[in-house]
Amino acid sequence: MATCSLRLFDTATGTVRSLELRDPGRVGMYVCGPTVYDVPHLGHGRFSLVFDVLRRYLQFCGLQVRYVSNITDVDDKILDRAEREGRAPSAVAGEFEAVWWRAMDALGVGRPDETPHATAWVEAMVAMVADLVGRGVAYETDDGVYLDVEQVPGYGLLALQPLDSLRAGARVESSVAKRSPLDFALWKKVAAFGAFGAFGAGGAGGAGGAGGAGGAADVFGAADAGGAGDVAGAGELWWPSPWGPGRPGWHTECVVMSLGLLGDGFDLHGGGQDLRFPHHENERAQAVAAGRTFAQHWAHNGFVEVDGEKMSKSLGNFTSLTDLLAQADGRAYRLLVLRSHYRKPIEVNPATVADAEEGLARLDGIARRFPAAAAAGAAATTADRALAAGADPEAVATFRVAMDDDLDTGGALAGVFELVRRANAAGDAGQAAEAERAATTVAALAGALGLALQATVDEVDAATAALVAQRDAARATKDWARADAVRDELVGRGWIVEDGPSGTAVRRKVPSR
RNA sequence: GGCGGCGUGGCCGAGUGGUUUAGGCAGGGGCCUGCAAAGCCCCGUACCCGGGUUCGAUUCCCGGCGCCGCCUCCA
Repeated sequence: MATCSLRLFDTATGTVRSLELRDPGRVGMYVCGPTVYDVPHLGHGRFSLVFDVLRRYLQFCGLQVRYVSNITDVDDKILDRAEREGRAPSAVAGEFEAVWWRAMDALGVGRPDETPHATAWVEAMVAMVADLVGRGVAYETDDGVYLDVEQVPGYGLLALQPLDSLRAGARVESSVAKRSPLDFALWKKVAAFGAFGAFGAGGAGGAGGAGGAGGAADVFGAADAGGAGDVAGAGELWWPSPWGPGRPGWHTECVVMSLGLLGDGFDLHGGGQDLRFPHHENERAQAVAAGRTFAQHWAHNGFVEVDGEKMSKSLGNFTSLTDLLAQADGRAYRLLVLRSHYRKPIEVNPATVADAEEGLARLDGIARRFPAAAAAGAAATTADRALAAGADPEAVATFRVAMDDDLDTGGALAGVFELVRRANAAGDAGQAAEAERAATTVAALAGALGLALQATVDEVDAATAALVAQRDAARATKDWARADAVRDELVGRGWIVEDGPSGTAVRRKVPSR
């Protein structure tokens, strides 16, 4: 029976509590995805990994998970970039969405079940905003439609501060005619409305979400002002609405899409710590103001800290996920992220990444030494299957205890490494059955964390293969001097040389670097 | 100004009111190996500072210091 005994920190209550499911056995989770206006940075990588692991673990426990994560493809930053580079917003969004998925693939992050694009949901957003206006909790101004947060009960829940306190801390008051500095835009009117043809947009709205990359391209109603891209018209993006042409505010999309795809009272809403306030607070406020039941549980992951100045100059800047993935195995970053608790800040720099790569190599050693067991374990995506495949019940239980405790991946990982030791030790002692069992468990548990062990035989070029053959020949005749010389040559070329019963084997010093 | 988080051995990082410890990486010793590599065995004795609670605190409470973040549509 698929029981979920996971306890997770809930930002809304500030406590670690059991994840209560709306429908037993099924989990609906919504995680705020990226605004595709630039390449992803390390923080994007972290939240993607954290929630990917949560999703995998829930599945490991036997639950059926519906994972929704959006792509924000209409946003000031996208428009700014489009304007600056003189191209269509859809081109900017399309480019960076593609980059996003490539990075996700490299990290081994599974694709969401649904990937709603904001531009495909504008009609539904307009409907919600209209509903809020109708209820008297939202009001129109010269430049848009705002939510009156004073009227939302419990505003400040996720900020962990009462409304008064937030109001007091609010910074520079904008010139806009907002009733409160905390009120936020549900709808933004397009100011410099340059194109006067028929409304080009017409949201493709509706349910279903046009999941998948690039699906958003044709719904853009880019109203490029004719002629030179002078005023604010170039690259503008707008849709019709009762308040005139405009575009939705950021917070609106996530409310509409999460409720639209997962329904009222869905189980879990997640994202980075910085989304807690104001983004999630404002999503919640809208839902509450609209009389809807929103997420039952809120999860937020901590930040990535990079020893900025010092590091970027001397050792290479890792703030871009793309850069990191160009230099290191995506699995190493996953391991690095999993080593610490998801709510704590993590330090990412060349040293910690290298450290993780070494740890990864140790894990991969299991796949090299016990390929059959590793394959069997990897194929088991649930605890039940892992046990059926011969995994150690006790180790699996220990793993689950750690994971159930607010996703203590660090503790869970410690258990996995302990199993690595046991597998190798048993192997050394000739206890094949015990070794296989431990190895199977390692692969299954690592797999539950999204770490696919690789026995990868790196591609060996002809020259290297020739050197390996020379070493084997030299060793066969006990020509140690010659054998050592060849090894030095191989090492010099970046290979790790290991002599085994079947001869010399080589693998790359640092995986995929 | 308001709020939140963090400060653990060389590094990264779990965890806990006290008997025996996370784990990884690096390092030292040993086994294995022609020599290595990989693997195995053994080793460091840490918990920001000052108070308090307690028989006893790294772990609880208070204060301080330091670092980070949020209060601006930043994961």
